[in-house]
Amino acid sequence: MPELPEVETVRRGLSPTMEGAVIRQLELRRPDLRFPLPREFAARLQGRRIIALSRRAKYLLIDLDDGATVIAHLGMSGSFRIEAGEAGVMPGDFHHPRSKNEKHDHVIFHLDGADGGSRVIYNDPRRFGFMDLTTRNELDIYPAFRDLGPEPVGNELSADYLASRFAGKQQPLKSALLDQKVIAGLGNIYVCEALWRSHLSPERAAATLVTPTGRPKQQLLVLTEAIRAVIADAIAAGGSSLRDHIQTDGTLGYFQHSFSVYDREGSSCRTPDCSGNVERITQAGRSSFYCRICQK
DNA sequence: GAACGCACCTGTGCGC
DNA sequence: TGCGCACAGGTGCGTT
Repeated sequence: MPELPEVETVRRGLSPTMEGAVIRQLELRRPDLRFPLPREFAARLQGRRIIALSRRAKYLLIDLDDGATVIAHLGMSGSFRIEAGEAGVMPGDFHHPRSKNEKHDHVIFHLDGADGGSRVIYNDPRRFGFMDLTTRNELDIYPAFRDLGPEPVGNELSADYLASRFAGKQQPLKSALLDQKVIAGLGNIYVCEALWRSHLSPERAAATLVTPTGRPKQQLLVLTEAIRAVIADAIAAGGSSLRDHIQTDGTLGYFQHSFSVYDREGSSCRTPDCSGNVERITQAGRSSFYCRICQK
C-alpha cells in the first residue's frame, strides 16, 4: 500500500544496503513496467555508485555519482526486497522460502558492497509502478514533480496554504485532498483517516472550510494537524514494522497497519461516544470510508 | 478549469 | 472444487 509513509519506510529500509554501494549490474527482466523503462537504462546505471536515497511525495529517488537520479514509483503493488549475495546471509534469511511471486521480479540491482554483494529486487504484480531516469539538476522540472504540492510533513503545509487552495472550490474534500497538486503524497487511505480524525465529511465542499475573506476556518486548522499527525503516525508504524520485515524476509513495501475507518465498512465508529457505523461511498471512482454521524 | 470515467494488469476474496 | 465477478493502495489521459 505505497502511500507516502510506505515509500518513506521503503527508503529507510533500502538506505543501509544501497547508499555507498556500486551497481555492478542492473538486470531488467522485461522492457517495461507501466511505461517503457528508460533507453539504455541498464548500461547507464552499471558501474555507478549510489550516493543517496531520498523521497519526494510517493516517489523514491536514487542519486548516482554521475549526477543522474533514478525515479521509482511503486504504483499500487510494487515492493522491494533485499537478498544477500553468496558472501552473506540476511538476518533470518536462512532457508526462507522464495517469494511465490518471483515471476513478478522485474528489476534487479546487483550491488557490490561491504557485505559481499546484495541484490535489491523490485517486484510488482500489477505493474502500475514505473522507473525513469533524470538528473539531479533537472528534478524540479521533471513533469511529475513540476506541479506537485507541498509535503504533508514539514513547514510547507499550513492551514493558510490550504485555505488559498480551497477558496472557491466546490470539489469534495476527498477529491481535493487526493489531488497531488494540492498536497503531495496523500492517498486514499490517509485521506479517509485524516478526515475521520477531523470529524469532516469527505463529501463536504472544500470551500466551506474557508472564510469569505479567504482565511482558514477553525476546522481547517484541525484538518491540517490531522493530516500531519496521520502521516507521522504511519511513518512511525512503518519504522516498527520495518524491523520485523527485514528480520523475516527482507521485503519492503507492505505493512500491517490498523486503520480507524479505512476498510471498516459496517463496523462501529471508533470516535468516543459516537453511535455511528462506518459507511463506504464511491467518490471519483474511489472508495471513501466515513461515519455519517460524527463527520459533518 | 472542474469533475468524472476509464485504462493500465494481476491477485484475492466472495457468492453461487 | 471451481467458476465468474467485483474490487484493490496510483496516475494520467480523454471526455463532458
